[in-house]
Amino acid sequence: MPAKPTLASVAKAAGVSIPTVSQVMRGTGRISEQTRKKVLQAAEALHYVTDSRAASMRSGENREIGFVLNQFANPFNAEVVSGAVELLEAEGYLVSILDTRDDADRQGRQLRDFIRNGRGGLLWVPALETSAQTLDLLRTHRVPAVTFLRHISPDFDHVGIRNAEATETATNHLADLGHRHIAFFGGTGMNPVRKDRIAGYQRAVQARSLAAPVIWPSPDTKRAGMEQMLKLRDAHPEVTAIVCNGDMVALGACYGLMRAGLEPGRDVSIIGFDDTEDASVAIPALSTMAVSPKKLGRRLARTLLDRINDPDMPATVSEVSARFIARETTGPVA
Amino acid sequence: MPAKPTLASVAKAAGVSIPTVSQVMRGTGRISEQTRKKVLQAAEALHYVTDSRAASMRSGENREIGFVLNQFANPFNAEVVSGAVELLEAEGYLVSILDTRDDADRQGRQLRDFIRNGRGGLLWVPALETSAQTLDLLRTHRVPAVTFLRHISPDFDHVGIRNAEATETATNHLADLGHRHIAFFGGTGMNPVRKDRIAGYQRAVQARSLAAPVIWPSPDTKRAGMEQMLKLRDAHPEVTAIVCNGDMVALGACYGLMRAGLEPGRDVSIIGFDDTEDASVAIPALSTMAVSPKKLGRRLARTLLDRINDPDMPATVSEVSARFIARETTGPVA
DNA sequence: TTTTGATGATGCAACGATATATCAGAAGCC
DNA sequence: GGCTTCTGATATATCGTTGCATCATCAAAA
Repeated sequence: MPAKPTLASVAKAAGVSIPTVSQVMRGTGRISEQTRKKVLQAAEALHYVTDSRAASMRSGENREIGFVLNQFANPFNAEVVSGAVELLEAEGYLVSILDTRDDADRQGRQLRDFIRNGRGGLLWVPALETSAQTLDLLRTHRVPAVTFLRHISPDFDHVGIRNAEATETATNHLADLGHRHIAFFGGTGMNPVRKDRIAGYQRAVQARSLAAPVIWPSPDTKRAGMEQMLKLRDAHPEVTAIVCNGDMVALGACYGLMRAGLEPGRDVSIIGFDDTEDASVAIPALSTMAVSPKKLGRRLARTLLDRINDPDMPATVSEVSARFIARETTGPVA
Repeated sequence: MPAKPTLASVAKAAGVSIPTVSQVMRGTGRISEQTRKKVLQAAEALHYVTDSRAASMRSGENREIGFVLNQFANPFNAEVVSGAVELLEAEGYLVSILDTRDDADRQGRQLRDFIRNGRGGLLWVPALETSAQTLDLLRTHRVPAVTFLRHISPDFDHVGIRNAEATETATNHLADLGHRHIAFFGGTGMNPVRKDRIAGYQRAVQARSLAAPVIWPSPDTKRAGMEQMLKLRDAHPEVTAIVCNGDMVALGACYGLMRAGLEPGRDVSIIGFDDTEDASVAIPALSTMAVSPKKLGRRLARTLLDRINDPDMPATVSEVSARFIARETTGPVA
């Protein structure tokens, strides 16, 4: 078996020096057509690929970026990733995904390892209790980083959603349909995203003089949404409309209502958030607040590329609006 | 701003030599408690983290492994990943995920970059048209690799599912309920997995002398499943039971039936594959062939660790059986 | 007093690439 | 011929670690 191919072995096979091979592989410097061919042939024959650990160590560049997610299985995230990857791969980057499961400790370990490996850039949804130490680490090592969704530090570029505006729109829409008892459902803890969404909801409740806010927490999964909805029904039977923190929990809520013999959209109106594929396919189809995840992904990618290009420009923040999509789970109050 | 911390800067700060710091950081060699503390303090103060590019280059070891998926958003995959990650993180590995979207070219580029970066190991669901060149690359560079689900080469360890056995069980179960017109629904092309599943289905059809096999392709998503189901109904109204290639396509099939005014489990029986969370939460809840994805993930991880530990042992193959879970989408023939 | 052995720390080379400077030879110009 | 200029290739130093061999010190043994 042949040993692992290196610049040295290719150089020997082609009868030239190591720097020459290096230049040919990267297409830099002045190389005659003749030796170029010789080198490429030798490289091909030996299955040579550059060891980018060595390359990036010497050159200080690394075309490998990480996308750190709080919830891997989330279909919304998946589409954002695919939008970002599309653009970054076109620029020659390798994008790999890490899953923190919203555990700040795990995230800390992962980001430390990430830096250890000298990665070139970072897109991330910061875990809920992200420590100051983790932020420090990223700063000291000058990792080009863009936060997504959760804006936790002014030192990093950020791409997010106008959350308060979105839930305000949703709540107003329900009020327009005649609902007076509107609840906010889903999410746990007081992360910035949920806080903003609740704020927008409360703003609309106040502006329209609706019944006192009902805020009911639930993990953002279908199963949990279903279970919590049954409890919410018991505690607040007067509620006729619900603004949800995400599509998954909204779909779970629909299942809960159906299991309780109610029909979403007729007995109780529900609005989700994210417009995942599930929302449009489900029965009943879910009304929801939509942002284009592909577009968000591309914006993330561009922001990161700009940052890599010019590490010293001041941090930017960009936010996109969500728009309401009416489907089958919203209707006039009974 | 301080420069990027290195062994050298820590050594200087602590007033010791570079190798000493290295030994302290790794806990090897003989170091006095006194200097140990000095070094750790200095490292802490400077936010030092090992550059594992340099480390792995020198030592030849790399505790970073890649999990290459054909479909990132798939919840079944997500659970497998989480099972594998659990075990690998406990061993100090960093697991990052790559998404090929079943595109062999993209997979080729990703794996080349993967090798460039000198990763320590690979778990992967090979893309459908995986090229011989890609396999060669992995072999030449001696990457410890375990294939998952799709067994495409005897040179690599493999962990998979007894697919033929599973669909045979499913089909027999439907036959026991009195169904005689049973279709196989979902998947496209003739990848090894689908081939095996169809084979098991056909074996049961033949053994039980059922009506001629009906095999209907569909991409494995809810939306496509819904659309294709409507077409299948038109083409084969006699079909009363369906064995599906996956839960997503099965749930889509349910939605299609419901949109057509039929009730899954009463008018038409449906069996999914994978037992994802969606299957158990959906309404109606999906009967399905279950494998424990967490367990599969752990088995993958262990297989890879064994391989890393002993690169020269012959390749192993291990397969797990699926078991039938009855829920609401299966019932006696009308 | 010299020898031996353990302890704790260091010096040096090497991993595989890139950046920079240098160099041989051909060509161009007066 | 002597001088510069350009082309195509090479020599050397370096990135941040780790493996291995060495070395200084001091206590215990000969």
